[in-house]
Amino acid sequence: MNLKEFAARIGLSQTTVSRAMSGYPEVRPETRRRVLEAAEKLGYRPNISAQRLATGRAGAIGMVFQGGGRFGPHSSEFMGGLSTRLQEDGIDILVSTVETEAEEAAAYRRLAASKRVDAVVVHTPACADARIALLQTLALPFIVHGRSTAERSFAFLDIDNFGAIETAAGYLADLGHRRIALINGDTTSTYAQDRSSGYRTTLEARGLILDPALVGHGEFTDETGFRLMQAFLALPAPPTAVIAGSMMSALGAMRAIRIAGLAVGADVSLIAHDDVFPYLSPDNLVPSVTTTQSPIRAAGERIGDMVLRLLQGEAPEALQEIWPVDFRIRGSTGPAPA
Amino acid sequence: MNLKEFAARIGLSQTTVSRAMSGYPEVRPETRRRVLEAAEKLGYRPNISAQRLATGRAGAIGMVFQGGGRFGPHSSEFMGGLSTRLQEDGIDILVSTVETEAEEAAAYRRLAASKRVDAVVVHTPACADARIALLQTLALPFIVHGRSTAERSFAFLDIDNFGAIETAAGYLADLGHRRIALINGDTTSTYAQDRSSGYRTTLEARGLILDPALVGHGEFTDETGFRLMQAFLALPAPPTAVIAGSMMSALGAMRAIRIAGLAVGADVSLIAHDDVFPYLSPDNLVPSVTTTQSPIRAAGERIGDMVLRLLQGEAPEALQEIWPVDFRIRGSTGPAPA
DNA sequence: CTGAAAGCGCTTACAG
DNA sequence: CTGAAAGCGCTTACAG
Repeated sequence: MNLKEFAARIGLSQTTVSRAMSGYPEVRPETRRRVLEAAEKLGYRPNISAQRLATGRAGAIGMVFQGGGRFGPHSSEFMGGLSTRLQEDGIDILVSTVETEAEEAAAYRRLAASKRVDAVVVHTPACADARIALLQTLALPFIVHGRSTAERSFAFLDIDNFGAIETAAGYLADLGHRRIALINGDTTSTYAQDRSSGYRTTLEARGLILDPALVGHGEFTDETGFRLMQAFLALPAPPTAVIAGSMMSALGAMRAIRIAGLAVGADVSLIAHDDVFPYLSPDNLVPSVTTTQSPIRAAGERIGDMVLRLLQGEAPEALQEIWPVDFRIRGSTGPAPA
Repeated sequence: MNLKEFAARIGLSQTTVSRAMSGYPEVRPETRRRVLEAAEKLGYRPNISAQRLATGRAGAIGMVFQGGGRFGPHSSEFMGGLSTRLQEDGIDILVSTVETEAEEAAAYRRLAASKRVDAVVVHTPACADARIALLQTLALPFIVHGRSTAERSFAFLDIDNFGAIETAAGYLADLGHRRIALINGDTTSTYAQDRSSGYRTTLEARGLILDPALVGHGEFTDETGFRLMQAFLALPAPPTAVIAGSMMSALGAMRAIRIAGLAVGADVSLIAHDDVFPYLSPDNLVPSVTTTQSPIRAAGERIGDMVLRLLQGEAPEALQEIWPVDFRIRGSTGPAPA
């Protein structure tokens, strides 16, 4: 059933019905009630494509993921939060996957040109990320999950990656550890660089030597955690503590520690940064894992808020947040071995 | 730039331009080339909402996830595959999250009434799943990832869950195990019931006793795997082998085995069913884990194909597949202890 | 092979 | 507070 038919059926003009359904103020409350009830009873819903064409709004936002690799557990938690929030306002999320950076750029161009989405959410930015410049050129509104630098200001939400590692490394130093390893993410990402800075700054402040051999980079998989940790332990002077960039890396690192005949928490302390996954809790591991944590699902919800405000015309400069990170001490950390 | 403007710019009618861009046959090849080149150069793209309104097709398919709980690593791998395939044909994926079954039903009604999507993909069906009947009533085309029963036939893709457990349990029985535990998923799901059947059938065929205390159900988290395995090991006659329904459950079970002072693969054999996650490989665990495996990403791609065929008018009965499951013997299984 | 024009189902400025 | 009508940007039957 379309608007014409529905309006005729209840004896009102299309105009009035349209206004009543969209919550416009200039409709008599009683009229609105009557329209809404009839719509419910007769099962009338405005055709979304027609609405979009008429208003020029897409009613959807886009997210592009590069390869399967980047659409992992972090993405799904984030999307869960984002979707929950946007759902309330009837905004859809449109997901695309691409293989290369060039394809990602092409995807944004396509989304912008065909008016498929009103805004996009960009994630895992590099420093001076080219996507940001592109989206500004395309005039496609966007929010960055993470941080980057750009000539013009833009909206973003990030966690305090610097502070997270500063806290973790500081705590380990307080426990007497002098050789602290870091399992970091992809070098080009801002978050990995922020974590590196936090690591360096803290070690310097504590008068600890910065040994490049104690820093590794790679994907957040258990395999990478395992390999990097094995390499650390094979050093002439192995670390007595390690900071892992994710729970998956931490799982791999813990295995490497055990295989070397060492005990996590006694011989080697471990702190993981964790985005809080419902299916893998640091409390349940043995030993339980000390973490710096940040609820990525909540970040998704918050970015949903920010998108809505952006579309209502709020300035991107007003939409910038950095979230502090929680520190939870559990069983995987202890005094440095004598 | 819109069609009118673009057509005027290159001196052709809107009709011809539209046909050239959509690949209709009745356009002279040279004309088409000229149009396509000009569109590329001038950056013209048809407005997607207008196209959708004119054709009556939404150009999108929907997926609804219940709570964050069900939008986990399996979902993201699946979506990665689905999205890759649909992308090729310019079909978008629209993601919604809901909290309850009632809300999920409401979401389908909304998607159907507002013509937001051309089809939906339903996952994790129960036996005689109410969603199937609803979608048939709504006349909203759909494909089920998994299996269910319904009065009228429908399209689906499932893996051979019965066969997977039959293979795993049979292999363990061949190794001499007589007390084999099963960590299964949510009881109401068809896949969990199929796995139960495979388990029961195999044990009976081998003349092994079916001990209800050796079967546990729950979410596929490491915590559930850990708790269930601890309970199994606390039995007067604990199992010498266990089949875990997912890698996450397997991780938890392995921890419980180790904490009990037992060795995985020697004292207790373990087989996991695994959907093949790039970030957590059974080869990398210690010991490496014997699995029955099925590439959920490939299933996503295949369902993308099936959706496309469904929308082209193929009958649902012609779109039904059951995939066999691979069996990979690794280090976590061995002869039953004497 | 190409074009003029009706139609898809809404929203909204304008008039009352 | 309500309505008649133009317009959003496409597609496609019909005519040539």
